[in-house]
Amino acid sequence: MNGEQWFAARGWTVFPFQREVWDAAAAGRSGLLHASTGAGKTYAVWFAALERAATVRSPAGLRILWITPMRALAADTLRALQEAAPDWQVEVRSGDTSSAQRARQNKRLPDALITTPESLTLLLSHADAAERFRHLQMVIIDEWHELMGNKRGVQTQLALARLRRWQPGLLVWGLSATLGNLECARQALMPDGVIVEGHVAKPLLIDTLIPAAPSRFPWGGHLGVHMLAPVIDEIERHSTTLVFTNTRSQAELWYQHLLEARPDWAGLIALHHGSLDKEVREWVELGLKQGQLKAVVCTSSLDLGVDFLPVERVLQIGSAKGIARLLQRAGRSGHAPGRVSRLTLVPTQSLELLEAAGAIQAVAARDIEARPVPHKPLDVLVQHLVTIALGGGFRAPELLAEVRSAWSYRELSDEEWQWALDFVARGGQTLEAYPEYRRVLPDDEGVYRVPDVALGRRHRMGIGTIVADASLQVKYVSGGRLGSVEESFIARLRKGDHFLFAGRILEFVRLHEMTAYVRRATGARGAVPRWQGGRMPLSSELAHAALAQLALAQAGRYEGPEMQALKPLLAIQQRWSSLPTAQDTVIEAMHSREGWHLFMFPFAGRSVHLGLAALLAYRVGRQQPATFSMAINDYGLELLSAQPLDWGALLDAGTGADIGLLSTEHLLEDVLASLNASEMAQRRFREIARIAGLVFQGYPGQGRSARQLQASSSLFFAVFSKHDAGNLLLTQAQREVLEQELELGRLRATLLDLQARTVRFHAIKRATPFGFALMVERFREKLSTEKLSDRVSRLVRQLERAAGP
DNA sequence: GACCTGCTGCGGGGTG
Repeated sequence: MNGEQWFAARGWTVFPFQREVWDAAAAGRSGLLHASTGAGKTYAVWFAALERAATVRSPAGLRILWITPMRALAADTLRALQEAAPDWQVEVRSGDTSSAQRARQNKRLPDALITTPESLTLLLSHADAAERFRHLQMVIIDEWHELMGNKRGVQTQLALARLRRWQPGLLVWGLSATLGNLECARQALMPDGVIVEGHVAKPLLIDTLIPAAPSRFPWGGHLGVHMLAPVIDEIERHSTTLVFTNTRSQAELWYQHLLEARPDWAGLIALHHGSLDKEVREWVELGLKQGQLKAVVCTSSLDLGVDFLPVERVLQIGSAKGIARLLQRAGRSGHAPGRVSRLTLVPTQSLELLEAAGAIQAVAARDIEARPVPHKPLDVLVQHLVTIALGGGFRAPELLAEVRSAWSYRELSDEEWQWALDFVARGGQTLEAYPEYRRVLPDDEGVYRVPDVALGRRHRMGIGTIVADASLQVKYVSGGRLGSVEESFIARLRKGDHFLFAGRILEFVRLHEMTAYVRRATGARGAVPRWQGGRMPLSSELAHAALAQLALAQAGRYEGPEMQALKPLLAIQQRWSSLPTAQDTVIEAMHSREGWHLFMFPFAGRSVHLGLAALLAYRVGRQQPATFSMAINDYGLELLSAQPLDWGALLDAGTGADIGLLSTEHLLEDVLASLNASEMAQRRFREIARIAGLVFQGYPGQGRSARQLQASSSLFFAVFSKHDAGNLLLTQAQREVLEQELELGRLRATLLDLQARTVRFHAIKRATPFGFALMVERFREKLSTEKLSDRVSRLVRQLERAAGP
């Protein structure tokens, strides 16, 4: 039965995009299919693959490979594929696969295999890999938008390059949500192919929960519990609601507040985030699927994965940070053809009303972020070289050509290749003396292989690019796992202290072998664990949309309930200062007991503001002695100095006093000089060292402590910096800091924008609504800076110990 | 009109 017939048999409509996929595949073309969820993408490519596989003359072994970014998705996909082709042997291969099935698959792979990028790479590390993939006809990469922008995507590219070389006629199809750079998404996956648009009209409704008394709404802060009452109302009115928060501790607090306000909801609401134990999470997921839960408070942990049909409503507490994320989350509700996706933004402070208004506009305009593809990361390449040396071995010139056929490495130079090869063969310039870093060696015929079984086993256990921070397990004294928290949090607790975790108040009992033992407690909530997570900046798309709303407000147009609610606040801002827009740079200078303040609101996201604040401080400091403390958020920055400074003159080119503070000349050198870029690079290097296989994470079940891991990567960093300055992994760490943490390209664009804007200078008497949040932020930053220096000195002590006699 | 912020994803191999 082909797709057309199968759809007809169930009375389903065949959409034009499905036919487009079948026709393209029948003509031997690869492609990328992008569509909103619930549009029938899975069946479209699956039937294309079945037809393709049926053309093989002597079908044997694996013919279709299905790559998914999440194990949890594999089970659902398996069900769908089996339903559409009951006579096909389809299986899953992932970390969850039982050892019995694993052994069977190692003898003979099924007709079709659903797997993760990591498990696929592991398959490629077997000596007979080429033979086992010999009959492969088609590869499907599901949720490609999730992979393309990170190193897991690069790992996938390398695996595909390998498969393509063994099977030049291989068809590759990617499935993706809509993004700002579709053509790039396609290129990263296949040298040549079509883009198919799977448009199925899917109603989407986004609105905002407006605070009852907008004039008393806080100007700063991010937790948003003052919105508790209206949020409870919303949950009450719908069958099942997902409540997204931006951080795990925020999720814990919201869950607790909801339960305190509505004790009758015990058992009906639940909590879900990445640090909770797998079993706990699976229980919540099942409850959602079966419609037994009224609400789940969660983080991005529920962005992807299994479809929860009963979810009617999505709430987003705090900034969504980007349009793509917003759409992804909205799509978690009304997840069936014809049903409406419904998302409500819950602002936690006043300026998030502005962001909400912008977000709604940007969604309507489909102004969706691009996901940049990483450019030749050498840590991933180094890992790949060892994998392939295990997987049957390689000859250097052949593998070089294959690697260059992967999009991310198309510009890999001969020198870089030679360096990577030398690094795995010899351990590079500094590690030559250690046999465990001579990981691949050429035999008499010039074929590079892994010389030692133990090295091979160790490598296989480190395959993958996800580097998680080492953490402590949390368990009840009576048994039963709850999840994990970071070492540094537990280190601050004393016996008997209470803390809030996994939705419960717990008493810390003792620490033993990387496990924190706890028991249930009552009474005071105590501390909430904080995890060292990413710090996502506001996307340019969303920032521009917010600025556009300000421009409208400046012209007296307040459209929509968000801007109406914000009107009184913007009026104060205009009275005391003025509104920042895409035409006007607002600069506020203030003198207080603390010193001389500068406020500036470029609306370029927190990472750019960090670079900009440091740059301004550095460039001013070159002119006249001054020291600064600074604060940043997604909307702007504050510089505070003890000495008086005439910021109006310093920044205004019109007065002739401009000293090039906003110049893009010598940008790189100035940024490097102004920030502690080397410490940032050292942090980055931790991840790189693990991926490149320098630091062994330990055997399963016996994890090593964060300290051990951190100390050994720091040691490598120190040794390379001192004795092997040409080490390209160090260069990569610096590049990743500049590109990803400081977003240098975006900083440059922001400087050019600022140069083109008119400066509106205001001497103010007290912090304006826009400036207020920054002052609040500075108090927090001060705290974290102290903690940072603690961390640094601890690190130094460890290094000394590690390097000691 | 001085705060409760910081995401997610994966992963062994061989034999009885």
